Parts: sequence; structure tokens; C-alpha cells
Amino acid sequence: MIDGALPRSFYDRSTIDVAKGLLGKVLRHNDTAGIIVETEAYLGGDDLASHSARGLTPRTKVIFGPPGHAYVYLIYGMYECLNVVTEAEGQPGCVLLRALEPYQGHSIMRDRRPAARKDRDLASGPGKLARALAIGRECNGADLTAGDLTIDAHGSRVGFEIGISPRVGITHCADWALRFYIRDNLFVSRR
DNA sequence: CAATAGATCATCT
DNA sequence: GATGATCTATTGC
Repeated sequence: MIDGALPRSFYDRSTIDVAKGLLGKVLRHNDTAGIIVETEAYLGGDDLASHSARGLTPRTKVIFGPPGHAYVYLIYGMYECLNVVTEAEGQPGCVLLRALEPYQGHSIMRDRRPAARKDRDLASGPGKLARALAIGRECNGADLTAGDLTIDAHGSRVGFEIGISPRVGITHCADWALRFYIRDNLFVSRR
């Protein structure tokens, strides 16, 4: 590949490993990009918080599909959330990208997010992130190893500490510590 | 600062 | 017909 897009094998691992591994990588969509600073793992099996917990439906079929693809859904009627499909084909698992540190295309992101007063508000949350990078449901199922929407190792950050905490905004399995973030980074969605 | 209400719709029961 | 992996503005201390 010409660019530094992560290979399919990166995603073909346990969901938790991928969630940690994505921290510091660069999410690109056309002219905008950001460093991933916060993720959450959504597992198969007993994880009732995951959309895949209720089995394969028209909406959740991408989660059961091959790894390295995007799962985008609408939440609360107005916000989109971007996930990355993990685990081998046939196995459910995905990683929610919760926050980015703006890396490229600042002015474009600002135009898309008039409510953001500071750069740290541009993508400090799943709904904001999707809005800032103009990711909608048309990206659902997109291949992240090639095309307009990719995750790169190029330009990625290294040498940070990973923080772990319970996931945010869920009602089931609320005490499972499956949220991962870059410690001391100002762009995570919570203090 | 912390707490809360309202916006709004695809998906599943 | 209820629910939800959210964000923002507003209110109240």
C-alpha cells in the first residue's frame, strides 16, 4: 500500500487488544484526520451492552462480518457513532472510537462543529468525532484498509500511558472496565 | 461547577 | 410503542 493504512491482520485479533492498539493511531477521512485518544471495546457473548448481544440482525450484520470494516449507527435520533469491526468473520466484536485529537483539517472540522468553542471540543465524544470527520451511515460497512476512510500507523503517537475505566453511557455491564484512553491527554471525552 | 431536560429517529418487541 | 454506546443549552447552587 502507498499509505500507512493498518493491515487487516491488525483487526483480526481480540477486541480488547485492538481497542488498546488503536490508541495513538490516526483516523483519516478525506481531508481531515485525528489521533485516536479514546476507545471502548464491545464484545460478543455475555456483553449485553453490545449491539451484537441480541444476535444477528440487519443492523448488526457488519459486526459479524470480516474485521477491519466500519460499523456506523445512529444513536438518540441525531448522532452517529463510528466503530471498527474486530475478530474473525462470523465472530461479533467491535471497538467504539470515542475521541480524537485533531491532527489535520482543523478549519474544516471547526466549520462542521460550530458549537465547539475550543479545539478540545471538536471530537471529544463519539457523536462529535463522527460529525467532525463527516462520518455518516453511508460509511457503514466501509473497508478501513483502503479508500477514503482509513486508520493509519503513519504519524501515530507512541510512548504514552494507557488508562482504563468502565464504559460510558451504558446501562448493561456498566462496571466492566473496557474503556481505554491516553492518559493525561486533553482530548478525551471526560476528565 | 453540577445537574437536568430536550431534541429526535432507526431499530427491535 | 419503548429504547438508546449522545450533545448542548439552561438552570441552580
